[in-house]
Amino acid sequence: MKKEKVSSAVIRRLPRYYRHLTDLSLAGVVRISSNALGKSMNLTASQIRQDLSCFGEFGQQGYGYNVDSLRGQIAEILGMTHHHTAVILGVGNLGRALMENFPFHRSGFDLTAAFDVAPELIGKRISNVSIYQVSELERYLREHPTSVGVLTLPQSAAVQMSELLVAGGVKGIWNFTNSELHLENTNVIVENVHFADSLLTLSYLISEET
Amino acid sequence: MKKEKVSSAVIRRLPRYYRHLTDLSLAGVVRISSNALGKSMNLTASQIRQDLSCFGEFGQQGYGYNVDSLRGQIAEILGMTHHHTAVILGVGNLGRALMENFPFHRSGFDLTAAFDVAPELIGKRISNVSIYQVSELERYLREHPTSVGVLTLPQSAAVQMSELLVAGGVKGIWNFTNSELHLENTNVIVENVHFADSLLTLSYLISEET
DNA sequence: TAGATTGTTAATCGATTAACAATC
DNA sequence: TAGATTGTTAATCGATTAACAATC
Repeated sequence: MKKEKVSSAVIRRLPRYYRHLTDLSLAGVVRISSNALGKSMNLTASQIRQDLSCFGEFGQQGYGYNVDSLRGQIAEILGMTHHHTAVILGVGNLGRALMENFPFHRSGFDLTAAFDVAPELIGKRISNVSIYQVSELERYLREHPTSVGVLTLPQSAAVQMSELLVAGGVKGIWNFTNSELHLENTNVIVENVHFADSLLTLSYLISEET
Repeated sequence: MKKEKVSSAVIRRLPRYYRHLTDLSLAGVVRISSNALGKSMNLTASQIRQDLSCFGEFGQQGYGYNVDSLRGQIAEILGMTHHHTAVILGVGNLGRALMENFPFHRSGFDLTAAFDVAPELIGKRISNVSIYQVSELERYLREHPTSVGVLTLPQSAAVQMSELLVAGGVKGIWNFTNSELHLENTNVIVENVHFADSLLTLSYLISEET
């Protein structure tokens, strides 16, 4: 039975399911039970079955789940087949790291352009993606509807750029800056990657047990 | 009253408290009530008071919390005053991005060294941190006890390097690779930064509402 | 068929919210 | 003093776990 509103706890687990199923698939595993999957992911079988039941019925009694098929269904649920597009704002080290090393297409995204202010970068291509002047952003978004803007620029420019992205019609912002973006009165989704929060959590956990 | 075991939900909120309190402090705010803080962070006042009560009593009836003092206490709780040290493994784009742009010291960490395999990098310094051959890692850790190893290297090397780090006595691993590290029989903490999980969550959220 | 394993309903557990006496 | 706001106890809500009939 499909649920109305899926809880954020479940949503956050979906990419993990996808990742594990991909590994299993690559390892040649054809079928898996909720019990076995749970063991390898440190979840209970119950929880896995509950989670999946939010979206439909993907298993078969007495058999379990077909790895490739379940993986495909989760890809579908995650919107990986929607041909989302993304642009990067800020081609510093982090922006370049993502352009060169992060496989956007594996998450179903097409990285279509990058923007920066540094004149020496404009016109260059990294991993087959062109870098444009930030002043071109508005026009670009008008001409190329874009799903997601990736913010890998100095914190000082974050808010201003996020407004341009929202005005340009993006659906989501992948925010690597430290700013908390408050996009009131829009339904643009912000997903934050706060490195410092992550490191501080680690700091807590290693400090605790003495 | 201090709690025995603090839930992970609470722990994950601590860095956010710290971040917001830092912003408030920089903005010159001297005192704040749980109610006001809750409003600005999108939490209930109750939750904030509950969270803080896990660690002690930091407020004052009728007044609220002193911003700087609370910020300091949370820094203490997070272990930011423990003079933790970190080394980076892998000076590719991401490793370099962290070295050049991520302020480790602001999270209470001292980044003491970096390691790579590329001969042309060895001996160089980035942001005042020296790059050594990976073969030196074992000896380095013996001579310089280190709190955390940062994995910013190709996935293929992740497991092997994590074992060296564990053998070298680190307390935590900040893992930027896609591998799921299973460090059984150790009490080394792994904190994962899975870019793809984050982007896929965003993908789900922007795909949903149509 | 018998054994395995699902999807789902019910029970439990934990986390968030509400309420309020204590007190600055 | 009166008003504000805490820390904490109790109530509620939601998420995880357990149980089991259905069925491949």
